[in-house]
Amino acid sequence: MIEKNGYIRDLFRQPLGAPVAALGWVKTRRDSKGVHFIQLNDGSCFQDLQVVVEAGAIPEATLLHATTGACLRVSGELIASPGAGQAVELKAREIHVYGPADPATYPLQKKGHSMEFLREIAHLRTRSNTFGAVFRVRNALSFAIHKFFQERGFIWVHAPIISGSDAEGAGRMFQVTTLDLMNVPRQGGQIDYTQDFFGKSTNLTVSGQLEAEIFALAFSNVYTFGPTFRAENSNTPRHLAEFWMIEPEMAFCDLDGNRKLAEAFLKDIIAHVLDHCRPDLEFFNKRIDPTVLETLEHVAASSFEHVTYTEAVRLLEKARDQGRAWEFPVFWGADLQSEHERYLTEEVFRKPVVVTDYPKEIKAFYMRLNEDERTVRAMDVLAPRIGEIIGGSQREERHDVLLSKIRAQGLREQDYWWYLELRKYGTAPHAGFGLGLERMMMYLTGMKNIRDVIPFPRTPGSAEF
RNA sequence: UCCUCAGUAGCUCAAUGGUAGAGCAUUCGGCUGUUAACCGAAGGGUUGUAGGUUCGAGUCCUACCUGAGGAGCCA
Repeated sequence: MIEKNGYIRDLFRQPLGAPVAALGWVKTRRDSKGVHFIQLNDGSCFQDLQVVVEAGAIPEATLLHATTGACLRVSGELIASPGAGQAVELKAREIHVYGPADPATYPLQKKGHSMEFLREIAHLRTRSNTFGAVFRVRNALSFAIHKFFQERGFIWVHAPIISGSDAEGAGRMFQVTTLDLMNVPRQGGQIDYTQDFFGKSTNLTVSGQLEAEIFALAFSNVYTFGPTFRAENSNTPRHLAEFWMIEPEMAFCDLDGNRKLAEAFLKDIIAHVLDHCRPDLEFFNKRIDPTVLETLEHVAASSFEHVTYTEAVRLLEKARDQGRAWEFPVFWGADLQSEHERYLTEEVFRKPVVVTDYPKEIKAFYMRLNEDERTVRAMDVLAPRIGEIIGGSQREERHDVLLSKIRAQGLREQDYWWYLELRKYGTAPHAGFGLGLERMMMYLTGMKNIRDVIPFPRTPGSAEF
C-alpha cells in the first residue's frame, strides 16, 4: 500500500533530488522523439505527476505498455520541471507495469466525454478529472459534517437501515422480504407476513428521524448520517432511489435554534471544503460551472435570508401582480412549487433562503403546531439552482396535540406507540432537520445531475455496478 | 408516471428522401521538453430495435427500447 506520506500529493513537497517511487494510473501520455511524458495520478489530488522518460532510460518493451489507463510504479528522482504546467516532475529510472490497458479498447480518451457516457462506465469514470474531484470533495464534505457535529458534542446515531415502521409517510418504500416470491404464503387472502423473516412486513428506511428523536431525548444533541431509500418513480436530475442523508436532532431546541444551526452548519461545511479542496473546486469553476467558487465564498460569508411562508406567498403574489406568470397558482395554503422556490432564491434574494411556518395542512403530522393553529414550525432551506437542500421542523412534543394530529390525518395510532410514549415520559421541546448529502454535493461542485455526485447511482430501471 | 427532445465510427457530432462524413481516439511513420502536444497516412459503420410508406429511407410514419431535459413526488 501507499504509506502515510507517499501519495503523489506528498511527492510534490519532497526536496528536489530525492529518490521516490510513485504508484498510480496513467491519465494521458505524450511522446516526442527523445522523450516521453506520462501523467500519473493516484487519486490523492487533482494534479497529475508528470513522469519524464528520456530516450533509452526504460526498456522499449516496458514503455509499450505504459499507455493511458495502465497502472504503474515509477521510481526515479524528483527534479525541477522546465515545463510550464508543474513545478516538479519525476525523472524515471525504472517502471513496473502492474496492469496494462489496451489502448485500442480503453474507453477514456484525452478529449472530454459526456456525463451520460461516463455514467455507463462508472467503473472507470473514477479515473477522470471530473470524478476524481467529485469524490475527493464528497469525502471532505462527509468529514466536515462529522467534524461540525462532533465539535459541538453531538452523538452520531446509527439509525437502522431496515425499518419496521410501516407508516413513516415519506413516499413509497422498498420492501425487504425473504418470502418466496414465486409462492407467497397467504392467510385469508392477505400475504402472511408472520412467516416473513422479521415476522412482519419490513422496508428499507426512508428516514432516520423518528429514531433520532429517541436518541435526542436521551443524549440531547444527536445526528444520523447514513443511506436512505425511496422507491418513488422519480426521473429527475435531483432524485435517487438510494441516497445519503444527515439528520441532526436537538433536545431543548425551537425552530429559531434549528434555523440558526442549519445556517451555521451549511456555512461551516462550505468553508471546510473551500479550505481543503481548492484545486478540485477551481476545476469545477473552470469546466463545470463558472459561478461555483463565487457562490460558495459568498454563502460562507453572508447571512441567509429568512422569510415566513406567509411573507413568501406575499412576495409571489406581488410578482404575479407585476406581470409574472406562474404555472401553478399562488395563494395562502398552496405548497410552494419549484418555480416559486427558484424565484425566491435565484431572483429575489440570490442566496439561500429559509422559509418557515408553513400551513399545517401541507406539512407532516409531527411538526409543532403554532399558536395561530393554522401553521406549523416547519422550515425549508432553499438554495439557488437546486431548490430545497434542507427540510426540518420543531417537533410536536405535546402528547395530546400529537395524538389528535395523528388521528386527524387518519394515521393508526398503534403504529406510533413508542413515538407517543416519548411524549408521555420526559418529553422536551426538540427540533431537527435533514440534509441530502448529494444535494449538497451538487451545490458544492456545480454538477448538474445528482447521478454524478454519488459513486454508483440507483435510479428507476438502473442499478448497474 | 406525464410532457418534450435525442439515438449515425470507440467518443463528440455532420449529412435537401438519391454513393454515410469530420474532429478526437486507435494503428503506422515523422518531430530533442510536451501540457486536451504537433505534422503525415491508414483502418474503423447492420445509422437503437421491429414493422410500414416509397423506384429509393440515416432522413417520413407506427410501436417498442435506451438516454437526457421539464413537471409531479421529495432530500
